[in-house]
Amino acid sequence: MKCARVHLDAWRAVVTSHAAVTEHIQRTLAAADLPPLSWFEVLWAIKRSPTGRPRMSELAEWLTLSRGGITKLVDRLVEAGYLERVSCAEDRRSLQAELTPAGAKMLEEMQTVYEGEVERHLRSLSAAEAELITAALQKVTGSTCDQAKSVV
Amino acid sequence: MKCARVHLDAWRAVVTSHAAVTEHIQRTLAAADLPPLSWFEVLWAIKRSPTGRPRMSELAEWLTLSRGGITKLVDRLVEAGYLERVSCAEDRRSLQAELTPAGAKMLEEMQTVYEGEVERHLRSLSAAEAELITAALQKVTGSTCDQAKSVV
DNA sequence: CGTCAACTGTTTCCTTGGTTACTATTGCAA
DNA sequence: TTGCAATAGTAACCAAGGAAACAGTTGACG
Repeated sequence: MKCARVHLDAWRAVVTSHAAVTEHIQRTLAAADLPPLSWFEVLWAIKRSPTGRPRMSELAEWLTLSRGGITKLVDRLVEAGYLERVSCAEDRRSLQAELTPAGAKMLEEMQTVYEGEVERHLRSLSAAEAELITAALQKVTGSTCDQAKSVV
Repeated sequence: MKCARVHLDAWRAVVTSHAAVTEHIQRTLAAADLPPLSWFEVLWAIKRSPTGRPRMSELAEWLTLSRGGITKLVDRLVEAGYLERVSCAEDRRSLQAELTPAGAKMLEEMQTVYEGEVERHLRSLSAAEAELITAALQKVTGSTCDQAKSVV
């Protein structure tokens, strides 16, 4: 079966382009004196969450980070004044992360840079190509979720 | 211009699938008592290099790692007996990394797991989809290279 | 009810990788 | 040739994140 070859090539293309574009985004953020990419991921995840105030464990899952890692990342964002932890009414074990006004403002600022960089690097893709990539890679992501459940 | 949306979606699909699949590969390697993914990347890069013994700086560039990072990563692989540093005849500042027999053997073992995982996760993609992704994302990677030159 | 397993977030320790300063070498240029 | 900027790799220091142990909370089952 020669299938493996085309799949492997596709995967390497994902890895390589991910590394290249991510590096550029980080460089651009730094050059604009903005916080690191990980901060943007947190702020963005909070904004996009259904409730607007996700729990720590939800953040950890969305960012593919360990629970310990999220604790410290959120610590830094709290200290910077971009978000705060509010205790959860339904489950007193949980804490929820909420954007402060400063956090919302910083998110917008970073989002402009982020989306600008993405657009700049993916500009060469047609809409059809982009849509196909989206659909195809979502299938891939979905397949890993299934397996995560069965493995754990 | 609505272009940005489809591009942004495609980029998020790249990020998410990359994180998901990478995490699975790492987990599978660990479960098989094999070294971490970063070791495989080094061994593989050496094997695929034109000369079979790339310089430190070449490795750093291919793995998107800093020079300091490569020094220590290679240190670990040398200590494990998987490769050795040989001094470069043409440029006495340079060192070249070379696979030991044990390293070549370990590479094969890890490659089996690696390719198996990739195949498992990308299985749902048709050959045509995979080829389109490869071509499209190579364009993206290429665009970052151009900019890297002009920026630096 | 009481007990205990499961779960949430934090803390501690350790590994990994980036940044910067440093040494050795190269090669261009006066 | 001598001098000096650029380059290759390393060493030292620091920040970020994973793993495991821990404390508080929940909820199911006796």
